Amino acid sequence: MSNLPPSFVDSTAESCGSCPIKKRAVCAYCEVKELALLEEIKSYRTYAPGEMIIWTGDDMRFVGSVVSGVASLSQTMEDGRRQMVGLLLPSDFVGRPGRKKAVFDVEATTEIKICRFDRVPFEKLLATVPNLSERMLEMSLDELDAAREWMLVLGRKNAREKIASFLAIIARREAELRREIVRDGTEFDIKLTREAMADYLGLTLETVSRQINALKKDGVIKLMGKRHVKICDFARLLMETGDDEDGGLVA
Amino acid sequence: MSNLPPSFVDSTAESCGSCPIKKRAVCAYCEVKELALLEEIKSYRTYAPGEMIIWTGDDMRFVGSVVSGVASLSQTMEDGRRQMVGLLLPSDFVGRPGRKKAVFDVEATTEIKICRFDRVPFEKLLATVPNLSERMLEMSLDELDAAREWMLVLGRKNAREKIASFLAIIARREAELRREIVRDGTEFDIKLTREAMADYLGLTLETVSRQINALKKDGVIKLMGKRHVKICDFARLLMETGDDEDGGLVA
DNA sequence: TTGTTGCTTTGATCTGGGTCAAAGACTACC
DNA sequence: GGTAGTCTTTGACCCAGATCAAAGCAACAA
Repeated sequence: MSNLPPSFVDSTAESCGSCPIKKRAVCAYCEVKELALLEEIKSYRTYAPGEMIIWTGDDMRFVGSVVSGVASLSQTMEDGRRQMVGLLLPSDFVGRPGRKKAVFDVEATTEIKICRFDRVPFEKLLATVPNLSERMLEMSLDELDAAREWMLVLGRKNAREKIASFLAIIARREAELRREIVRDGTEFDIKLTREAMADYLGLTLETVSRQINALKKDGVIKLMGKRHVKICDFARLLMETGDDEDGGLVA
Repeated sequence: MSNLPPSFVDSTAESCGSCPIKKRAVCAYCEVKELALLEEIKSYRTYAPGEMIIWTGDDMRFVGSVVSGVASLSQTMEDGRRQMVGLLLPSDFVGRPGRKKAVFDVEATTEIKICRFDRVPFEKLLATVPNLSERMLEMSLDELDAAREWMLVLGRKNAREKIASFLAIIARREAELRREIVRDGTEFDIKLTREAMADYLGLTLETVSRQINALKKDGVIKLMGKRHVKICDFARLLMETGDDEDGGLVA
């Protein structure tokens, strides 16, 4: 929270045609003409790691899509206890149309680029462009399912199962971005600190550290550096999540 | 799960005009003409307490609105651990358009009446009736916020805070149905068993029992019978939730 | 080279809530 | 009125994960 690298409003003209998330973002179903309407109200902005994108209570002047990078959605209690309630990866939607004040903190985890739409005109488009509202509904329902699956993790799983569930999800989503599927040998970066993982999982950072190393010791994963993971035995990892067949979050 | 009172498809003609949830359900924004379209695909059904409305994996032939009564949305792990992920009260939506197979169990907690819409035609209406899809989106986003707020409860609150949060929510929603607000002296029924509460809160039933009695001993609430609660000191109850000003779930 | 800073690991200890066990309490039905 | 069934309470004990404390490690700056 001290001296962050400068973030900036990106003034480069960017085209939806070459957008890496055009197949999955809110605008995925929009036609050229409709994209042009969005174009009028959009701006890109890059945030530095650690930078707050939105504070709870802020006026929501924009909503948007994560183009690249990772952000976290979280709540903090007065005494400092914190719970992450969402991990925002590329193509995920940021903000909530129809709400003026933010109810969660959004923080850049890595450097992150967001395609922002001014909130009020975006809401108007939602009301008039079915291709937009349809995708918006679909994404919201997916997120709702994912949130509910996560409630099982938070409410009923033990520390080891939580860690395994987390790794399985990250592996899946990372693989998805690369249009691959997860299998033995798949490698990826955990883009979160142990503390951020703890906040996501409802644990302490010490427990996260211990359980990750336990999975490593048991040969389920391999660590290269602190944050780079190789999955040695994916089937085993899924067993460790405690879920039935596939440990599968929906979204 | 043994000999349940008979449930039945209600053949009585029911009119949307006198529907108790017309102001808040999915159809809230629909005009008379649009309601007529819904009428064609709707049927009422009453379920007995304990009856399963939907099993995980079931084909979803309908979606719908809770008209009266309470149902729970939950997930179960193979070893029996269970997590409730939603409490369905009057006006809440049941099911997920766009999904063929159910991913959660839905169980009637009390006797419950559901206004059901055949899924496929309902999806078609969603695509063609903006008043319907707009409300659907709004409700989904509200539920998403509520689910995220609940993640904080599950992930970071201790047993006493969980119980207090639960009581505060129930009190709010019950009062809302009666168009009142919660204050000292407000009374309501908990329509869940201790076990169901435990499943909702990520606790055991013993802990639920102990903490409820602790709140009672401390004069925060009063119990009349096992399930009827009187809030003696609402401000205190909110303090006990651990939340800042108002302990307020969004939805 | 030596701090300094931020992250991670590891160890020792403590405790909230789980687990196990038993007994109340209430209702419904012979 | 007995007894079976379901729900709830209460007690005794235990353990997974929190807490507290310290040290390790990598990147960077002076």
